[in-house]
Amino acid sequence: MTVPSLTAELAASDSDTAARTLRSRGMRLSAARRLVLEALYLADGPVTAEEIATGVGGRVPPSDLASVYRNLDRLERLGMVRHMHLGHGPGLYAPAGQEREYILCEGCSSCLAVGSGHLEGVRATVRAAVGFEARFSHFPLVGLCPTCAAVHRDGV
Amino acid sequence: MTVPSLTAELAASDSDTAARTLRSRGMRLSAARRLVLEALYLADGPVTAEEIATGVGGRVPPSDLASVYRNLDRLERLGMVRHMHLGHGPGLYAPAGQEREYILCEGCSSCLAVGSGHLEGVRATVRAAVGFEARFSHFPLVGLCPTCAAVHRDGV
DNA sequence: TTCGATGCAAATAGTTTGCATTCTA
DNA sequence: TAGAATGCAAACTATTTGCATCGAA
Repeated sequence: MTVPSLTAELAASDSDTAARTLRSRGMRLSAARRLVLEALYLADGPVTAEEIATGVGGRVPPSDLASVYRNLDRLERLGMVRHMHLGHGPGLYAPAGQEREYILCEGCSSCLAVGSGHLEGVRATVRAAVGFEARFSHFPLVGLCPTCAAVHRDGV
Repeated sequence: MTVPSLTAELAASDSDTAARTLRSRGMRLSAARRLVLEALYLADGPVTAEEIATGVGGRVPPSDLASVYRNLDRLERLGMVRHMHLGHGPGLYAPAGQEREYILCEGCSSCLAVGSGHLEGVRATVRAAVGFEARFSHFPLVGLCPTCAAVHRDGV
């Protein structure tokens, strides 16, 4: 994933695209909205709404949590953002585009992110077994990682 | 799944077993505890804590929601109950034993329950692909059902 | 007659909503 | 300057916890 390293660069390049996309739906590119987008792009992985509101490591000014949720929702409807749930806890948000699928360990909560395609075989097997088109980008594929599976087999 | 059809029968037969199991861990079989167990066995599928507290269709006297949560937790630690999360919304509880795995449609929220074993092929494929031991009894296998997948393919 | 369990109330986490004010286009 | 978006507060859902009282063994 090619992520701009400077906030200024990002603001200059992607803001225009974002503004255009938003405008085409009768929405505005406000300061708070831009902040959400920047936080998402600057983060090195999926982040919570809380983290975005706090400013993701102090790199951007903090904003109101309710507005962050509202903006994430609007941006997701526009296809610019997507969210996922990895186990319990708050939802996680990421910019759309860099699609990944997640495999979560119920034992140690470790989470493996793989490019879409890595699980094509699994998808095919699921399709054959129950006719469903499996997707692990919103809710993860849950199970036990090799280590936890071994511990489980040997009886804790 | 063979489920007793009469509350009295259930109370007479399983109560003793339950009482013994509980006692062996220094716990008591109180009225509220028995009510939780009865609600779980009488329900025709996984139920929420709220439904148990309400009395699952008025068949048993209602009890305190906090106590229901506490009891579900204790009973789960003893291996008599297990819970699962199907998408958003409250957790669902079921008696342990009748193990099932769940496949949830993200499109229409329909949920398919299959006996453990139906997804052995999927488990094998996952094992080969990422080394994880997949389990769909706590968190479901999420995707699109045949109908929703078709709609999705044809562009809404 | 002891502790474990209960019921009630209050706290908690995560998220949503109402509303007067602010700011973008 | 119309109306979209904001910030603050309050509501909401799901769940947990504190505590005085109650009851099973």
